[in-house]
Amino acid sequence: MPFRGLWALPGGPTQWDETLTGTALRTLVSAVQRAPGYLEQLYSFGGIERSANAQRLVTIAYWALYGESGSADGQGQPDPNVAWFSADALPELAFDHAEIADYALARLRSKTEYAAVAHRFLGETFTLARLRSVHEAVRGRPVDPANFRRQALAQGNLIDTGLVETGAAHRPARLYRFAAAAEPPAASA
Amino acid sequence: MPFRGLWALPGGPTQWDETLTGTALRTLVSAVQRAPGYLEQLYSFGGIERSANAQRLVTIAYWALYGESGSADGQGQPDPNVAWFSADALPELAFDHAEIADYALARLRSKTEYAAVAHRFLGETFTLARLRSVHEAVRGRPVDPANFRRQALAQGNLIDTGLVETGAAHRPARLYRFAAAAEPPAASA
DNA sequence: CTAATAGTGTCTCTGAGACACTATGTG
DNA sequence: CACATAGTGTCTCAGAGACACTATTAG
Repeated sequence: MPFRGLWALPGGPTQWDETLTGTALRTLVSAVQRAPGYLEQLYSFGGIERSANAQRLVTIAYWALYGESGSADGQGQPDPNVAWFSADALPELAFDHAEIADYALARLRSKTEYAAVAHRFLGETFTLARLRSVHEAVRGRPVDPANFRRQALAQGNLIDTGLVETGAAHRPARLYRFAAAAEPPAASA
Repeated sequence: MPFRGLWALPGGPTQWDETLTGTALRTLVSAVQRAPGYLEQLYSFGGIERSANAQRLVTIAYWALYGESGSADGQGQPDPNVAWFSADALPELAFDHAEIADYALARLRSKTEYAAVAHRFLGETFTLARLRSVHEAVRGRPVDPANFRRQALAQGNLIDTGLVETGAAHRPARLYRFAAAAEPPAASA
């Protein structure tokens, strides 16, 4: 067992009456104890070096986004076999999971419709500054607040809730919601 | 057999010592009797309605591009069970293959790095007018020749062969080759 | 008041596209 | 020569980004 003791991505075998997305969601929720804000198929890995003992192993990888935890988060006891890591400081991963993680990060950065999913890192409502910080984290560089504001609002899918976020030592910021947009055509995966 | 007599996309089961790309390439070449100019994983389909008789069926779909045939094309006898169809006039397809075909076409149209693969519809050398016609076919609308020329050459991956294509009743056009570009990181599929 | 961020106005620069123009082949 | 397409020059317009400026809160 060359990978004994290493961290691995959550996952598991699909079942005969379960869609691929269903398997991804089930195994992910089982590990995290919380539903993701976004889930999308990433890529299928089936290199022959993955398969030991003459048994073929194909992994259909998904990637997910988690927003900020609401009030009720880890209501159960934390599982010591589950942990979060920063993409900047991943530990050594078992199997070819490091490659899968790299691929997922590249996909997130290059996603054209990125603006449509970034808000899923946040809660239900958020300020433009919070949304901008998500973009800055993903893109890895500062973003001009003025230009970001115009661009984000011009997309037409941010709804002003009328509420503001007070408490900070400066002018309060408006809180926005994301308008439900048309999902991509599912593709019955 | 509800799909008896319908056309289907080429494909087949993967083998235990074969990569996914290998399976795609093998089954495709077996049907077409010719190697594609481009091959890329498309999406994995695993809806439960695909699986009959309590046997689970997951399809990992690939899409490919074929260039204009060189001198030696169908040197064998044409297989009556293999045919090409225009995407505008597909016959009814078996299983969920129509959905897969739609997905492939959408992917081709939306591919950001589209400029990097369009030339694979053509032969080794080609004029800018030929390359432009590929773009026009995919995008479904005419493209300004002057602007296309500048944009295509600005990508920096077209190499002027120094040759020209004569014979037409107008000024001869230069022939270009596509410079070998860095492949995406393979992802050991 | 000051500090700090929210939010607005506006300039510049770049790339896409429209389109007039010149170049060079065949018939 | 006429004609058709190759190939060049250049204008306009829209969007990205830089950055100065005003607005509004906490302390």
